[in-house]
Amino acid sequence: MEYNFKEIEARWQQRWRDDKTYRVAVDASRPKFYVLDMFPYPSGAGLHVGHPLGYIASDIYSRYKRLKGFNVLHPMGYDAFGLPAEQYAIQTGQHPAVTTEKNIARYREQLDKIGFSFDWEREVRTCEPEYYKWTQWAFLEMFDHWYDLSAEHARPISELRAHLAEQGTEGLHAAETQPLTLTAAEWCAMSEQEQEQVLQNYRLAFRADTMVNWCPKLGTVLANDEVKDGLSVRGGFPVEQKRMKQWLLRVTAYAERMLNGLDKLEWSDSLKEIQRNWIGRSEGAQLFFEVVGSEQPLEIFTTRPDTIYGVTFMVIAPEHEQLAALTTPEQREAVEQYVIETKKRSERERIAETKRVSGVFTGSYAVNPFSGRQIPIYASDYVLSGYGTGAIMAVPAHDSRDWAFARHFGLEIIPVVEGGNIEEASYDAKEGKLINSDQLNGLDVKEAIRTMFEEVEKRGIGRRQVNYRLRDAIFSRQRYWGEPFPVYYKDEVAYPLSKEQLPLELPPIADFGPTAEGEPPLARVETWHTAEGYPFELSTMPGFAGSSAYYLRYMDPSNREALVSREANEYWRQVDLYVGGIEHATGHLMYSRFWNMFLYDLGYVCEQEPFRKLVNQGMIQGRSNFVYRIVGTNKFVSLGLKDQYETQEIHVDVNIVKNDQLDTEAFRRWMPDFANAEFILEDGKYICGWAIEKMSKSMFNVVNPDHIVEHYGADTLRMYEMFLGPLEQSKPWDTNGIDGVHKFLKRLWRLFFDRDGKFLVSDEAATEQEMRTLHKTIKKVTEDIEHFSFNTSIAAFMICLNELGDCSKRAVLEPLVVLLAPFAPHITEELWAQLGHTTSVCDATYPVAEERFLTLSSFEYPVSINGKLRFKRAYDLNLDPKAIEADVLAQPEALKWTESKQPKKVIIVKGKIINIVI
RNA sequence: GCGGAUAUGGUGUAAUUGGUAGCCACGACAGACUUAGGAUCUGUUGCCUCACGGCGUGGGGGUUCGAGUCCCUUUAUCCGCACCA
Repeated sequence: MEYNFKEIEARWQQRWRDDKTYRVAVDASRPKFYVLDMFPYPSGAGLHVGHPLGYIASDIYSRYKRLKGFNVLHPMGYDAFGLPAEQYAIQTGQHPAVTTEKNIARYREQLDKIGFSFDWEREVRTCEPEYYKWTQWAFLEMFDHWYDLSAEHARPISELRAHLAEQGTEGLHAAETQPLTLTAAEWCAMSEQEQEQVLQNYRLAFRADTMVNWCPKLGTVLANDEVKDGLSVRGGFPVEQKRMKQWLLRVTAYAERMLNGLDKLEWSDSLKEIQRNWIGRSEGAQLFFEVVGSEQPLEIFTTRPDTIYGVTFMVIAPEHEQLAALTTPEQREAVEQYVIETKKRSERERIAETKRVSGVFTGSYAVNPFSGRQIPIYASDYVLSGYGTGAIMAVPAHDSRDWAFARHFGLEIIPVVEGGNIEEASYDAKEGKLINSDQLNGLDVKEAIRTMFEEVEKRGIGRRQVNYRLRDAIFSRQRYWGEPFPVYYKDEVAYPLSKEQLPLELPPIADFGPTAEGEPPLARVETWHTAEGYPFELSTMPGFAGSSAYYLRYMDPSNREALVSREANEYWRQVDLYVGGIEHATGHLMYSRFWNMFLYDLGYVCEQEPFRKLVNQGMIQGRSNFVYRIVGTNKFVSLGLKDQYETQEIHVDVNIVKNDQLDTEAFRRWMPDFANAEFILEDGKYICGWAIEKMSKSMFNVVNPDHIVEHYGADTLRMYEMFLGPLEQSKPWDTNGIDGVHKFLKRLWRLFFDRDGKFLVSDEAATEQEMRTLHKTIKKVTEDIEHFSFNTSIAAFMICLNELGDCSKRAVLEPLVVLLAPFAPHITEELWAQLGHTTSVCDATYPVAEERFLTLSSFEYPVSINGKLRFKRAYDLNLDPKAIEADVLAQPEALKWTESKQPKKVIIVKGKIINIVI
């Protein structure tokens, strides 16, 4: 009987469905474990072999944990709102809901074939009203809260109102859009509309007139993480800066907590570093410089207050509020000209021309508060309006940009830190002794910074200040296929719907493009207003809205009263293992942490961080194949001979190539043009060239997992994807080599059944050597799973089979089947049943490696070599202690015995003792 | 420019974390069984050398009895941020 994977896999997948094998429920008697995959966006292209990589890894871990006795939550769902479905709808008129539904069905079909242990009863889809009700609910909560920086906690808006009514902004330390000073009397005198304006300055979900990334091609605004190099991440269309009124989430309120929280997470260092950079915390000082002939001082931010004696000019951003006031009549024309020019330059041009120095003198002078010198104030676009105060003190001797600016405009450069050669370049390093700096002279840079912080505060000309690079997240998209905002407008003021009115459902629509006036598609819906006729918001929420709390919904997916019940949340708590791509580092993974911390503040969830451990699987690239056509003919020449001809390289479908050898018949059938193709072979074969490229249709290198499952079975696909290399590493897909793991499964099958289908497993006792092999494998595989090193655990299985030979003993095979079950669930279910078990292998007991089969004899020699004691670890020294002793004694000059240390092992290289180990 | 990661046979990779580099596979070569093989099984396979032996973990240097592993330096590739004061 041959290993018939097709029949076995179909039968067990049906059994799992019928028996609801993977259904989970809260069970306080067992420890929980939550394993989560980043849910997919169901695109029209379906899954390629790269997509399941992470799912397979997490599935192996889930099954492993279940075998270890954990109650494992392992759900799956779909991130179903999004741009591609809508773009497709604009082109074809097909409703996104229809295409999304179709794509989901296809995804499900593909996923089911691979044998995942998902509990599909917990499936969520972000585009369903029952789900997005809770996205809208969270938005309303954010709208109704502000962030108290003193308490480091979100608080209800009602408490803010009370505070403002009692003492104005006095004593208020809140996350805010702009600094605001109000007395209680002023607050109380305000109209409702004016008060709402003030509150918008504090709400965690708020509306503001800000510079946004506007993508004309997509017809919507984008968040910072959705833009790269001045182009939209989706589609790669140009993005411009535009001032617009938008909804935003005040994620900056949580910057400090998100930064500190990273330390406690088991995430890769590189991922944490990306988030740290994105948050971009920098500690410095906010300083005021008096302006000659003006009441209003210029406020700047600097991280290098130690260099204050080296300040020889000031620079403000072209968008700076004070620019007009600082500009003297003589300079007016030049300044206005410069501002116009700057505006014309797109974001892309600015990025491309970072080396270009430009700027204009305002005509005004500031006073250096320490040296008392008068210094000119310039405007230049190398100072950003959005960071710090939009104004800087320039220290050309110690900042490369200031240096370039000073050189360009012939400004003075005064070195204040020893080191470098300021004739050639600025000296930016934060080390060295201070010079030319009065009382700071002789101090080290770090000491000088500290001294200056104190000095600045003492003199009352500034204060310590922490700045973040992180921006508040723009939360509205001028699109149709997203969550509607549960708000309506009355006299331009936004009012929230009540929670009882949720969900506010997305209305049906037929035309998905923007209106002629450039308004979002929802503007076409005549009924898009409240019962009283107040219009609803026309934009919808962005893609990250629905994915920010989906992991919480899985805990309690059908709850109609709450996002997640307290009981379910306190049991499942947080995701223990999250597997997904690193591309979400500054998007989803930031927003989810923000969202979760907010819900934590409000007491809805019991863990501050959503994802305890996170593993980033690498990307699977494509491996393209080429054929070489002799120019002007229909003759194709094999790789090794192509240099003898003038050839043209043509992509060929990788599915008709095996081990780089072309199936010439299939090639003739592949495309009409090649029907009469002739081949020049080498050794009777046609060998193709290859290259690593992105997996895409146009390169004919897309490998569909369905085909692999068809040819080799799901178990082989699963094992091969893991065998390909370390999970975190990006690598090209290469079907060459899949035979290796397939052969492994066939050999395993062969231990159970001979060719005629006779069951071979005996109850004979295993030998010492067989037990050693088994237990060594158990230990290795278990350790490797714990470390997510699945490629090496599969190697361990292969070694095990090599060592076992034709051992068909129950005592060895039974534990081995359980050990292998997470990797190859179908074949192991079958073999487990064949061994006489009536329950699923999922509920078997995980084998334990017994020490007695692992250790070899240990020795205890206290020894020193060359006068030094060496204590290292080594294993598997299968030598007779007596022989070692003799060896040691043969080198008395090198060895000195002590009684305090008790080494265990001796390392012998080429007959000489190299080290003794404890 | 700043930050992070990677570099080992023809290929994917492994190496007990400082202890005989190349495990496990793929590919290749040889053989067995076969009408046949893209099936199965066995053997060989880092490089140079007939051999003895020598050389080998991107390059150069260092620490060490001993380095793929630690330190310094350099090169290449990938990723993140980027006029962030």
